[in-house]
Amino acid sequence: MTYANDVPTATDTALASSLRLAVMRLARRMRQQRSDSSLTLSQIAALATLERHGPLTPGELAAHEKVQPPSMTRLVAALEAAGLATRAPHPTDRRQVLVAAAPEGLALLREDRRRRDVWLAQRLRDLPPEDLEVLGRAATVLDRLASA
Amino acid sequence: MTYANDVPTATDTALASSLRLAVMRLARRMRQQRSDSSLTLSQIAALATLERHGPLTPGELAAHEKVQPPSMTRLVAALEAAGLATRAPHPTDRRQVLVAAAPEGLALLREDRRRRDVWLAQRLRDLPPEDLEVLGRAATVLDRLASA
DNA sequence: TATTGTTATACTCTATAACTATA
DNA sequence: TATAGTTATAGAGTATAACAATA
Repeated sequence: MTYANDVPTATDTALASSLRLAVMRLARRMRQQRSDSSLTLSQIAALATLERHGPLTPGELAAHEKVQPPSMTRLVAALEAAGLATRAPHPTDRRQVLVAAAPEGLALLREDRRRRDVWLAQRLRDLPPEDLEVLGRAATVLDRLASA
Repeated sequence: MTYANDVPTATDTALASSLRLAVMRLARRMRQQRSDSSLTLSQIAALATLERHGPLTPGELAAHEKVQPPSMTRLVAALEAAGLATRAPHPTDRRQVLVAAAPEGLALLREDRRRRDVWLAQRLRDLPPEDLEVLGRAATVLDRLASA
């Protein structure tokens, strides 16, 4: 066993530094790409959660997005006003509300993703095959790090 | 020549999607780590710029951080009030001001970085050597993507 | 007259506290 | 009495417009 020690090694720390800087820089760059979208980052995140989980109550949505319920009330109101989400009464508990992504919201979400993917894909185009192979394997590892 | 075509291939698009999601998720995760720091992200960014470039005028700093001059005025005022930056008259042009990182600001910046590196390094510790090797090579490629 | 920085003011996003309706 | 959601209000951050000082 050569890994899973108790303290990070010098190599781990050096790798952590360079990886952190690279990921943060790239993330910032990717975030700038959606500046011509009419959706805010919070709205995109909420819509994506609704797409993935189906209809949710404002409370569930707030918990998932790590914001307070009143903030989600306003966010959902904005999405509803823009025709991107719908609010429907809960079937059994009349205190609750079910928020769902509207078809227009899903379309906008897809468009937003497509635009970002195009930017990145065009840059990937200019990389040699061996770099693409590294990135393909790294994507899995990075995602595992994010869930750790 | 099997790369650098005019349009992204299907493979590039799929890689772009998974890489984008992984990088964004990890970046969000890393950003959450500094919640116990007293610095805001804008303040950290401004301090880091001052550390890298040396003393700058508010205008240069605003241009670099992509904020408007009045916003930088407020940001610098906050840094100065917290003892993290200093303002000095420009040697030749009395309209201008030179903002520099104070030793306390540099120390806080280093502390902030250390805390984030520790979080990531602890997670790297749990990865098998082959994954670490992939990440080491990926860090360079990711950084090149960010500057593209 | 042009440029640098600041002040005045407003807008967006999110928070906490108080309130209403329902269980 | 407890819970879900909303409304009222406040604070942080950044923007535009108007202003003061200097070149």
